[in-house]
Amino acid sequence: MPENTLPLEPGEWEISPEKSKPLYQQLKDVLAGQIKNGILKADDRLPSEKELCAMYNVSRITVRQALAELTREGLIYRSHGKGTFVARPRIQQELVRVTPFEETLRSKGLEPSTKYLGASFIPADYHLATVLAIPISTDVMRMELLGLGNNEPMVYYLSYFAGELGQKLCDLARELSQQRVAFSTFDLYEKAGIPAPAMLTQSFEAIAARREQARILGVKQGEPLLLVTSLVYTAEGRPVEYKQAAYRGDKYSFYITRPVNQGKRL
Amino acid sequence: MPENTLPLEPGEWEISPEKSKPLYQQLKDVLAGQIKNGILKADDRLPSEKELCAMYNVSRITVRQALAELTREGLIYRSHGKGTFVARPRIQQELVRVTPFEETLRSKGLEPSTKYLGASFIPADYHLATVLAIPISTDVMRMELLGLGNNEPMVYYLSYFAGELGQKLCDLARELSQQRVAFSTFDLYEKAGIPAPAMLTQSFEAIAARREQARILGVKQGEPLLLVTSLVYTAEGRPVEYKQAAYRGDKYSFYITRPVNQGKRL
DNA sequence: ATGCTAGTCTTGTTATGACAACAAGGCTGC
DNA sequence: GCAGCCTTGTTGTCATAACAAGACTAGCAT
Repeated sequence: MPENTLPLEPGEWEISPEKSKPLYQQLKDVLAGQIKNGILKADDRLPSEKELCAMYNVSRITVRQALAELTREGLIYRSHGKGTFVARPRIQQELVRVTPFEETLRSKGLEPSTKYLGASFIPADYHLATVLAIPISTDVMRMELLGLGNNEPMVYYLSYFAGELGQKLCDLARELSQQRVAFSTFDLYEKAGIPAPAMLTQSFEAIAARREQARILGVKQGEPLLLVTSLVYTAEGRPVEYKQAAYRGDKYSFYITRPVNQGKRL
Repeated sequence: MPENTLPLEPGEWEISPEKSKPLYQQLKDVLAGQIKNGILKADDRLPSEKELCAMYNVSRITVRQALAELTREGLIYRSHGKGTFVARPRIQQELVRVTPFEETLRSKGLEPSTKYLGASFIPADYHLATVLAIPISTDVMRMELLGLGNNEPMVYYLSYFAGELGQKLCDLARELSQQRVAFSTFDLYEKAGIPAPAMLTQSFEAIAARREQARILGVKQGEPLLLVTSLVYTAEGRPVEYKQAAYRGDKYSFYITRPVNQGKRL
């Protein structure tokens, strides 16, 4: 009777231990692919864990690990005693996703690019030293970037890097800028071979453009700007970058997808 | 030689199967407690999985499930071949956390409250119908709220609810407002016994206050406002609420903690 | 001294098996 | 007819076991 369980024939998507990738990863990719391709549609019921075990000839632990990750990523939802179902397609992407600068612009048909404005070493003042967890007066790299869409200024970045990585990132930024490609500071980490940042805190404020900001962004003084202040951490929880980004209010909006944090007050 | 492994004597935190709560939950709570209380400090090494198994007399699966969740929540980080370590304390909280309205105000020493401005049923226009995934002209509940700090307007909420839950939430809001307590629409869900929302998408923009908004918030026209547009989903991915919140730029900033999404472009 | 290797620690992956808890439909006894 | 039980199917929890793979060290060979 429970024939809403579609068979999703294997064979094509045979998963095998020789592929070097973990089995649960392969299974996860297969299922994610079927969901993204519409073979499995919203609210469809997936095969039960036992069926998946048989179909792909893996153990239940493997199946559960794959399903757990898909659940965490919001592609499926599970219901104790009933089964596993495909979530509505709208929020498939990663569980937490912030649309990056380039993508936002491209989606609006604008050509993104990034301009290197300059960089220098400065001694950390009290505030910088506190947020970056370093001693006062330590040298930090201060870097200014300008993000453009169709060569029109969109956002002004002001970044501070702790430690010796500032120089490396700064050189890279200058280089990439000359190639007229768009990049963010996260791209720099990757290219510099630095362990990727894992966590960040951000605050969003609406401010009125001050004279200097207005000049750089090409707007009138007092125009609304979206000021995003970020603090970037490594996986170990060490702060590595403090960044302020001032977006033109009339041109840009910040977009984010995230799970609701149930009123877990501290 | 590896004596940085502190013993964290059990006995006090004996975990037992009779407690009804799952073992991995109990273990997770114990470890989280030790981290929060400073018994385990930043970058301390936790006992290995095998040691934890022996100490608490549970299987490795249980230990791994506890550690996996703690990792996901950002309290610890793991390194293949080396061990498990306590993350820096700054970002302990939930992995993704948005500081809620009341908390933000209280931290600034302001007394939060929420005022019910009104509500009515209106037929959904094209935009509303699209985002809420309902047919055009379906009735939706439109509710206006005002968030105040020390009785000064801070934020203007405009919410739209799909389906029949609008009336319930609206009645609740009117009631709570008379009790002069602060609440958010999420509190309403809980109190109304509606399955809690699981996911939301938000966009942040800086806008200039229009006349009506300026009047309600008590600011001059053209002043910068932080406009946060949210779309709230259930676990199944069904949209249930569309909300616009306009915050006074000079009084409020939005704060968020989240993992970095590695350039996983779609 | 340098470099390689073997051994031993760690976490990561996977299998097998069992029972608990929840959901839903069908059956039985009233 | 209907309440309550029982069976079946599902996901959730937990135990035991084995091997893989990264990290580190001590010791051996060059």
